[in-house]
Amino acid sequence: MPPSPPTTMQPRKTPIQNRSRVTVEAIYEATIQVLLRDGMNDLTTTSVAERAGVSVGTMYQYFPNKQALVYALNARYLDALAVRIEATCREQSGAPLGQMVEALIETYWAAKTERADVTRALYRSVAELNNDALIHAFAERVDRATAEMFSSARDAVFADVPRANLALVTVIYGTVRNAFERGLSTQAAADLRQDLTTMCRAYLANFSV
Amino acid sequence: MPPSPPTTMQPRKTPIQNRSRVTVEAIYEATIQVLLRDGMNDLTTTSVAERAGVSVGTMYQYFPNKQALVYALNARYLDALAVRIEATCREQSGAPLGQMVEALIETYWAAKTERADVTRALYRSVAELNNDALIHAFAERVDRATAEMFSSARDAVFADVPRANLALVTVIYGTVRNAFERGLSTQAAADLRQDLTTMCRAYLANFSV
DNA sequence: CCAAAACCTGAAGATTTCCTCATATTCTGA
DNA sequence: TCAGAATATGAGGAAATCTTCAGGTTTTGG
Repeated sequence: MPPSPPTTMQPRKTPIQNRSRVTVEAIYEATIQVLLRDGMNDLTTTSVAERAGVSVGTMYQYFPNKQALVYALNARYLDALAVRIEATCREQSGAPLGQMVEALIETYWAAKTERADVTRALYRSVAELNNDALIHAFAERVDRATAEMFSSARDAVFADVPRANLALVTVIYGTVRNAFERGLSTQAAADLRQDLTTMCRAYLANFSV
Repeated sequence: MPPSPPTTMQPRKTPIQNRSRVTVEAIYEATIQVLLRDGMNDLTTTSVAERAGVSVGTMYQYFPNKQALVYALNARYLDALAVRIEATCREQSGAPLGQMVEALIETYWAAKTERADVTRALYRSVAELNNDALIHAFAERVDRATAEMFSSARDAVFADVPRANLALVTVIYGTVRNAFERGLSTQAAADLRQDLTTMCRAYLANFSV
């Protein structure tokens, strides 16, 4: 294990021509596959390049080092997730509170479950990365979206929007992740999801008009 | 990075004399400290041995490899956590439901927060380990304890204990972890904790007698 | 058509790390 | 006391990985 260099997470060069865009895309895809197959520990620059069908040199033209590669992959994933959450929030704008909660749970749950193996692999891959900034930026972004959505509810009025928002998103995201890590059966997962909804709605009853 | 060998997680030898027990203890402590200082990535067998004041050879007499060391450390941590949860469950046996929930949240929250840096370091250290079995054993153990506690509540009757139990523990553990990862301010954390309690109680109202 | 820019290649250098083993020291129990 | 068990040592072998760079190929734009 080589020592962790003063890691630069910034991409090295941005693709300009089309073939390089394809290359970079292939590298991302290969990274996921290697992560799934070997795990972060055995993910080597060589194995990724090989799987992507390019040479290591090419990889290093776009990513300054191995960690930056995984970092970028996670940034992508979080961005896609944020986009989905934001879309849900827009759709639910002005809806009743209960429906909002249900929609939010649905979106988050689906995003994590659809490709459970990828989700799990990514969770593991970032553990040793300096991704606090990434996580915080993501949290701020989606918190803003959900807070705005809740504010727009036609059947509620909040004394302290940020507080209620934090409570809801923390409980929802935390529960989904925990449920996911437990590897629940389909039935148990469905029950849990319903109970989670129940809980959130019970909490929200405090604010209904 | 050497390839991941068919890792044996089992300890190699059990200390018999007192000096070796002290040695093993020192190794555990050193592992935590190196984990805090350098992170899992830069944790080397040499650095741990050095910090512990023993030679690498000694370390390898008790742990077959590096991963087994970290694995054992986590097993220890989980055991300590389970013991605390079980104690709380015993104490609350026969109490009112609301009090049980509060006590459980208190215990779990405290355990995770008391030494936040250690908790975080351990979370990160296991990410790449094959610790599913460990996690499942832990979950089963504490789930049994809490389920029994809830069953004993004097002011409630459950149609489906396992289901209610799963909902509660998943929400509580998940929320605490998520809150913890967000690095909330003291005030925000206190608010959240209260809201979490509120939610759980609202959910439990369905079962009160 | 052609010069310049963009892109790709991959062998090899520079480092590091894990773990063993032969040997030395300390402890225990009779 | 003392033989055997338990424990400790630490230099070095064996193995792998990351990353570079000099040079070749493809594309672009005028």
